[in-house]
Amino acid sequence: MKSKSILRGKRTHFCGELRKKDVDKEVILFGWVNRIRDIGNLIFIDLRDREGLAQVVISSEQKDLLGKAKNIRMEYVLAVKGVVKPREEGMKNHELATGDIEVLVKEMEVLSQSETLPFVISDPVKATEEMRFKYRYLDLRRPSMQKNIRLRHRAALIVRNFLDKKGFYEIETPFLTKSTPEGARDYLVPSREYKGRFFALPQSPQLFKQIFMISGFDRYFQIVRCFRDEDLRADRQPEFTQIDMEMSFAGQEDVFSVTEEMIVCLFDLIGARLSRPFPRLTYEESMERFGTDRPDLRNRMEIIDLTDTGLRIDSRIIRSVLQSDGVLKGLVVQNGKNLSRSRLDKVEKRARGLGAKGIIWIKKEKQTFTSPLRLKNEDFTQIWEKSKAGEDDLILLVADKKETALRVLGELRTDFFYQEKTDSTDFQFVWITDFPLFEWSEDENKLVSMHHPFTSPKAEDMPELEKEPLKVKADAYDLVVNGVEIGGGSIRIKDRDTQERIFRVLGLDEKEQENKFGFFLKALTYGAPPHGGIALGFDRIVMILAGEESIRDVIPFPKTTSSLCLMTDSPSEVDENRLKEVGIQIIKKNKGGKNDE
RNA sequence: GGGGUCGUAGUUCAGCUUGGUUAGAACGCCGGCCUGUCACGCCGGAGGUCGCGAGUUCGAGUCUCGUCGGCCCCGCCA
Repeated sequence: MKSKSILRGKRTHFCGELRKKDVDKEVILFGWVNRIRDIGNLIFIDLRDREGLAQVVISSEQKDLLGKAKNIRMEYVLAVKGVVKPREEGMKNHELATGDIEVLVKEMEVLSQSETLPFVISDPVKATEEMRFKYRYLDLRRPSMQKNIRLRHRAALIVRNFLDKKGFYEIETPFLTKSTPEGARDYLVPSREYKGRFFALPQSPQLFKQIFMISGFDRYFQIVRCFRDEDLRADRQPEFTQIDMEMSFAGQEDVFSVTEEMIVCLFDLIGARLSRPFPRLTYEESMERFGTDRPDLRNRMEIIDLTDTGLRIDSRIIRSVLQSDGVLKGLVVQNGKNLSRSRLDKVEKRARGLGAKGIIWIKKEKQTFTSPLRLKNEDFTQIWEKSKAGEDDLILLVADKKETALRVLGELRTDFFYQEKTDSTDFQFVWITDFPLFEWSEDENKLVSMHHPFTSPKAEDMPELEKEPLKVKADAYDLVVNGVEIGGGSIRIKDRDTQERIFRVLGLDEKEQENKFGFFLKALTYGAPPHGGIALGFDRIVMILAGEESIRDVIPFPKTTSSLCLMTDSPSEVDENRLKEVGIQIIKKNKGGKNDE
C-alpha cells in the first residue's frame, strides 16, 4: 500500500486559476475529469473544478502512473500532485484561461469513481431539460450553471451589503403562518396538534414587514422565499425568492431612490452602467401606448388611437363597434409591407386567441391600399396619415372594447419585437406608477385589490372610495426592465379606519375582517408610522443579469412546469399513519402517476 | 382548466407526410493501435419495451383515441 495520500497535503490552487506565473511551482489539485485524451504513451486529462479547467499530463516516463491513468474515466474525482510547466508555442490553447500552462503529474489518486453518465457534461448543454432536472447535480456541474449560481451568490451579497449600509436590518419572518383569503392560492401545512387547522406558507411576508415598521425597526429587508400555488411559466416557480424591503417615514420617492441605487449596484456586477433616475410612466399611459403594464421600452412601436378617425370613415363594421363604446386602435409595423399572407393569417389567429373578434391589416402600394377591409381610398388615406405610417409599413387595426384592443395590440407589439434580435446589453428600466387600487374580477364577480389590500389609495381619491372604487388610484408602483416585471410595491395604509374601509369595499364583513386580519387591524391602532416598501423578484433579476430566459436556470433545484421535482420525485404520497397523525383523509387521487398502485 | 409542441439506443436526434426487408446517425460506452492532444485520430464492437395502454389493419415507430411526462402560451399568479 502507498504510505501517504495526496489528501494529506493541502490543495494549493483551483484548477481554473493556474496561470503562467505559477510555472515551476509544485501544485496539488482536486477535481473532476472533464475529458481524457489518450494518445497511447501520453495521456492528457482536463481536470475541472469550480474555477475552471487545467490540462494535466501523464507521460510514459512514469510507467506506473500511465497504467493507473488508463483506467480513469469521465467524471472520476482525482487528486493530482505535479509541477506546472509552460506550454510551447503551438501547444497553447487560447480558448482556455489556463491554456498557457499544463501540469506534469508526479502523483495521482482516484478519490472517487463515476458510473457512465446519463449525459455528457458540456456547455452548451446537449441534454433535454427533463434530463437536466432528473440529474440536477450533474447539470449543475456545467460551467454555465456554476457561473449562474455564483452570480446569484454575489448578487445576494451586494444586496445585503448595500441595504446594511442604508440602515436596513435583515430580519426573518415565519414560514408557518396564516392563510389569507386574497391573492394567490396558499400552500397549506396541516397542524398535527390541531387537527383540521392549517398553517399556510407565506405568499410574501407582507404583514410581518409592516408590523416591523409598527415595532419601530424603521427599515427592514429580507432575501426571502415566497410560495404561491399557481400554474408555472418560464419566469414563475411555486417557490421563489424576493428581496423584500420596507421603510418607515418614507414616501414613493424614498423607495424609488434606494431601489434604483441598489439596482445600479447589482447591474454593475455584469459591467452594465445604468443611468438614473429611471424613467416613469403612469399605468394609464403605459396601457394606452404599449397595451401592457410591463412595457419593453427597447421596442419603439407604440399603439395609436384612431377612434376619432374611425368615426369619420365609412365602415359599418367599425362604426358599430365605436358606437357601442368601443375604440379603434392601431399599430404600425415598420417594413411590414412584405409580410406574407400566411404570416398575416397567423397574426389574425393570434389576435383571436387573445380575445379580439378580428384584426384589420392595411398595406399601401403607391396610391392604392390593400386590406381585407373595404374602404374608400380617402378613408384609407386618413388612417394612413393619422398613423404616420411610412411607405413600406403595415398598419394593424383592432376595433373592440378598449381593454381588449389595447391588450391584443400590446401582445402583437411584443411578438413582432421578439422576432428580431434583441440587444442583451441594453437594459431599459421603467417605473409604472399610479395603478388603480381595485379591479373587477369577472371570475369572482367582485372587486379585488390590484396590488394587495394594504396599499394606500391616493389621498385625493379617498372621498370616492365607496362611490367609484374603480376610479380610485393607489400609491402603488412596479419596476419593469425590458418587459419583465422585476418588482412591485406601495405606500401602505397606516390607520385602522382606512384599512377597514378598504376591506369593506372588497366585500369582507366585520366578522371576516376580525377573523383574518384582526391582529393586524389592532396593530394599526397603536401608533403605526407612515411606511412603504417594495419587493423585488430576486430570481428574475439574476436571470436578467445572467442573460438567461428562464428563472429555472438561476435556481439550483427548480420545479417543472407542472410543479414536480424530478430529482426527488416529489410531491409524493405519505404513509397512512402520517396522514392520520395530521387528521387528513384523501378523498380522491388524480394524475395516476408512479405513486399510485 | 384550455391550446400548441415534443417523447425512437446511455444521450441528442433522423425515420412518421405516403403503414410493409435486419429501425439509422452522432456523441457517450467497451476492446485494440497511437508521445503533443485539447470536440485528439484511426480500426473494431456492444447497445432499442420506438413513453405507456387500447383501437384500426393481414401488418403500426408510422394512422386513431386515451393516458403519463418535458417545454411554450392562455386562464391563474393580491
